[in-house]
Amino acid sequence: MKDNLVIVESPAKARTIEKFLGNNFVVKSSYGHIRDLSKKNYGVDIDNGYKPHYVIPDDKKKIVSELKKNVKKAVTIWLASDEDREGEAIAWHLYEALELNEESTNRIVFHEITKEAITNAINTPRSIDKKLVEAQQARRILDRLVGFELSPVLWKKVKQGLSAGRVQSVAVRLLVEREREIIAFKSKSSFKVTAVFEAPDEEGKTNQLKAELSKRFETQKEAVSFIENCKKAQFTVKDRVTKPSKKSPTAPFTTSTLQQEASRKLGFSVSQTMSVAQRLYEAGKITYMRTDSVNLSESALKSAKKIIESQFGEKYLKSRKYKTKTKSAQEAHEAIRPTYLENQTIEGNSHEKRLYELIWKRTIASQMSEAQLEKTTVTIGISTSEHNFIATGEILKFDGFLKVYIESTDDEQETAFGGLLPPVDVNDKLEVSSVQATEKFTMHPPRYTEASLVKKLEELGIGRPSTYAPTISTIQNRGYVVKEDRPGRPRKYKSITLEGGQVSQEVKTETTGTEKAKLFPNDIGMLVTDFLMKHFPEIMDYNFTAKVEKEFDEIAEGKIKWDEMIHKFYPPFHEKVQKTLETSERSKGERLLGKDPASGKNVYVKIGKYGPMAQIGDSDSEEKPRFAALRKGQHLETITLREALDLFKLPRKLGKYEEKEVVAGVGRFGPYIMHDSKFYSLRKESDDPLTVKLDRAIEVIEEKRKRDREKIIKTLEEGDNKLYILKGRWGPYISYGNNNYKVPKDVNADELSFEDCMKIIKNQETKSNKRKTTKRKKK
DNA sequence: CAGTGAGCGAGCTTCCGCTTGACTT
Repeated sequence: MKDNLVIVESPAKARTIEKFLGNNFVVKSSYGHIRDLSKKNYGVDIDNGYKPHYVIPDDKKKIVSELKKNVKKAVTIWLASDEDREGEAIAWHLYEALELNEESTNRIVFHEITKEAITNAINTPRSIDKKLVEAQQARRILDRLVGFELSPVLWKKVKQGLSAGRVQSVAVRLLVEREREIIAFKSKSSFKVTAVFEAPDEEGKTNQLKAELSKRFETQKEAVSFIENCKKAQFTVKDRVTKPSKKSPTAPFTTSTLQQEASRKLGFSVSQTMSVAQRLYEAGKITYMRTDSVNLSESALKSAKKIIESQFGEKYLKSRKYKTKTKSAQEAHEAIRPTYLENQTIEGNSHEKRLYELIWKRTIASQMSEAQLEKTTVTIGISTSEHNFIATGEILKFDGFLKVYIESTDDEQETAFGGLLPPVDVNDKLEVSSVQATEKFTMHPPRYTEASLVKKLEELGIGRPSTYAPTISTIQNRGYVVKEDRPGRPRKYKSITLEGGQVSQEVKTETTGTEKAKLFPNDIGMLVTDFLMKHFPEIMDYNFTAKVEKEFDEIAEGKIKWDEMIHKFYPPFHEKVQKTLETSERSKGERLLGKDPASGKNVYVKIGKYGPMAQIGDSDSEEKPRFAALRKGQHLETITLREALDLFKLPRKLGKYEEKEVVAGVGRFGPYIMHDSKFYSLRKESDDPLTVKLDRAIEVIEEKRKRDREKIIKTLEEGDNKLYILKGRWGPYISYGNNNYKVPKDVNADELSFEDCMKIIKNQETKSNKRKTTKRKKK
């Protein structure tokens, strides 16, 4: 007999707790929310007190009917969704949708999945907190009203298919503002001076001592004159100070910090981290991965203690409890940690192993003692200058938690320990072996990575652990933002060296501005941000979420009514929407750059049907204007007349090869060479289609032909039917007609016959048909 | 898969937060 039905949110959680409960319990999962606002008419009856209209989405119908069956069989229902606003709402929706009654329903909560916590929860049931449910309802309705009123404004005034919302629009705003800071940034240069001294020790052995001048020079002249003065200078140790310092471990992982560290240490994207973590969670290897809590359960603390003591010794142990710094945290779960800390490694693919080990180390380190450091600073006076050289060294007296874990930072500066300094004393005279002044440039603020954007959003209290990854996908899918690498540019810098009594000057080259997997706002993202900032500044305000969150809390506490809160917000907001629809112009980001010297016509840039473009001539004139698409990295707001005119020089005829015209141009996929109606990609970094010569174009054509020849493993023919077996990026594949088919892994591509290939093709054809139909459904 | 950019109109898009599939390239 199973009289008791427990409903939780996640099936993995259901499996685990079923084990803790007796035979008299069956545990099922709701797979998150089971009802949502209808999409018709906002799903909200605005004229009737904002009454929500809830429906069960198609993909949840099966789950709900399954749960209903289980309800019928049970005597008592236990609603065990998370103890936060969303969890309480899930419990209430279950109560409503499953038509439960109060006598047979209990609401229970637990924060950690242990037998003790669950038994304890079963012993202290309560009823559903209606106020908290109403706070969630207000949150849901507000987001719906904002999203479904603003997005159509963008469809009419900017471009179809765009979207706006409380979270995504602010995320884009952050990126747009940072990009503009970078565009406006003016780099300043100064001269950093370093010196290498020779310090003899007691045994007469010389040690090198590296030091940096306390002053940076603004001009080359000052730097040169300083170095010239060093020629005859005497260098004396003026001071030596040694100070102890400490370094403490950071808190165990939350969703956001896991995403940041996995990005920095393992190079994972935010969504990659989440899907690997999901697999670890489902396999029972880690605790829940969508959490804002830094708390560890008592049992985890105990086993961490045991492991640290036995592996590293008692002096490495320091039990700690961490408190969240995030104001918006709801802490329905534990921090992310290994389920069984005694497993330092796990079975799995390399991604799973690496992420697991990262989580293990971070968790263990959080319960370890501080590292003890000792920082030594030596000040070296110069007889010919008022400035000093400063040498710093840091040594580790006791490694503590650093034995297992070193947290990384976003700063790209060198922060390595300087090591031990040679034993020099005050008044020692030092021999200088070299002095060097190097020109350094100030850096613009860094562009956001996916993970650093998540960090910023979390700081602002915008978005939740379950939405960070989807939000980042949304803003990329809408075309507001792209994630990409951009090559750096060479930059010249000056260097002045004193060595062997000789001063020499050099100009060297370094690469600067290389970007890897960074988020870049597109013109459409900038345009939409400007539009929303102009007409809906309160929604775009970085404090908007914090402000409404406070009101949601007040609803939960019973201080204000949910519908009154919505009513304070909606009418003025709706009025602005109406006014914007009626009065604002269509926003194209148009800018007049000047006149085309060849024709005397106006040159514009604006957003066209296919994206940002330049235009020569007016749309309403008799002669049709000419158009050219902007290139990657060019912005409507920064492109110059000259750069815009250059765009019209393409496609360019380079000459003839094999009696056919060779043309250079830029297309959707970057710069290309066209010859005999075939396309050949130019290398983005080194080939410029504006200047590329015929010789180089022929080289590109021949290289591609050679690659294509090497690509063919086999050609097979039967009658008029011809197919090729080719070498591809992901292994061998069959090219037949206009389609490609993958050769299965267990098959040797060299030995395939025509019939074998046709079988593979047929097999995959049926598969891909299925796929097409499901895809269409989704659309 | 790389040329497009007139104008009209039908029908469509869209939010945030809970969850996991079912997909491959």
